[in-house]
Amino acid sequence: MKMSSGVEWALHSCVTLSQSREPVPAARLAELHGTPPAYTAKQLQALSRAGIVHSTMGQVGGYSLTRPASEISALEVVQAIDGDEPAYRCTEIRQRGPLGIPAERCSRPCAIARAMTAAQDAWSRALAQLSIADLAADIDADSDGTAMPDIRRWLTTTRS
Amino acid sequence: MKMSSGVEWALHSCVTLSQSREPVPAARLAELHGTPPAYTAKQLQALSRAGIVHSTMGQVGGYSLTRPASEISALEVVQAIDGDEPAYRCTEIRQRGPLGIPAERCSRPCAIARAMTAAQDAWSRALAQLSIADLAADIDADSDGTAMPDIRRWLTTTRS
DNA sequence: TTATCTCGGATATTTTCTATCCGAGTTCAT
DNA sequence: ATGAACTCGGATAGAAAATATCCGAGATAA
Repeated sequence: MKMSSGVEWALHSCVTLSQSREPVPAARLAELHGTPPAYTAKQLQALSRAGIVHSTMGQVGGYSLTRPASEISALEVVQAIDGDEPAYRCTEIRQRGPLGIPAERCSRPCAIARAMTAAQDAWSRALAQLSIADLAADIDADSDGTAMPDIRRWLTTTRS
Repeated sequence: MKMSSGVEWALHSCVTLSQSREPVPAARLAELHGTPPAYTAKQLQALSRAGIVHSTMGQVGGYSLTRPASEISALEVVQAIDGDEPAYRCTEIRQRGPLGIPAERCSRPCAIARAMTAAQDAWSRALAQLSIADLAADIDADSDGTAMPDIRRWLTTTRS
């Protein structure tokens, strides 16, 4: 059970985008984060499809958040990249084999599936109550308040 | 982020083993559950390596639980099959790129990694407080108390 | 002692994820 | 108005992992 590596890049990209009102090209985000440019672009396309970022075409185009960072949860970003289907998929073993239970008597999900769903719900809740703005604030605090200003400065001044 | 399909078979196998004091061959478990025999055996080998089941060789051999089912958590079984490494792996993006932070100033994990670890901990806790005995009881209750007696009967009487 | 049954690790096949490239569309400068 | 440059978007190769399988090593019972 492992998560796509693109999730890490997408979360960092969202934090970075929260520091810019201007659109930021995918190539610029890849340069800032030291990630493969073409593949990073692909993750941003997934965020666009999920309605988390908005893409602007043309010479001064790029990506920007569609909402305030405080209203975008970490869970949304993870699901946009990694998919929203649960990690555990019940194949209804209880209905198979010599002791198989007829489907008509299987109104509730299997007890094992219920346990897995409960665990995944706990995981989802932990990520749902955390916003991109929270992450940005935490990252900034870790660097004694220099990280976010540095990003803002780099985005506005540096020219590739 | 998806879990190995073998997890489902392993959990059902443990529930079944909790109903038998005699060793049960892998082929028998596969027949009962309607799963691929060879691949099912592989999952049981993983459980054996993790110390959850004990294998007995020879003509009347098979697998049996090493401990009472009430002392085996669902988390142990999941980790035995799916691995115990966390789903999210931080590649230290903060140290890369033009604004990379020197490693010496990265004593704490990245804020994003901390959030992911917290979510995974919530998931783990939910599975750790659930035992194989609990699952067996829930499955039995779903069937109005017929499922576990049926399994015990099938294991002792039926002959392939 | 022999034959039969068990597990265990090493071996193909399929699927998924990772990474990349080139075309469609839009904006800005001329 | 025109052209040029820069952007995103989906379709295309390559790599890694999971899935599924087989046959040999070992132990028990007859």
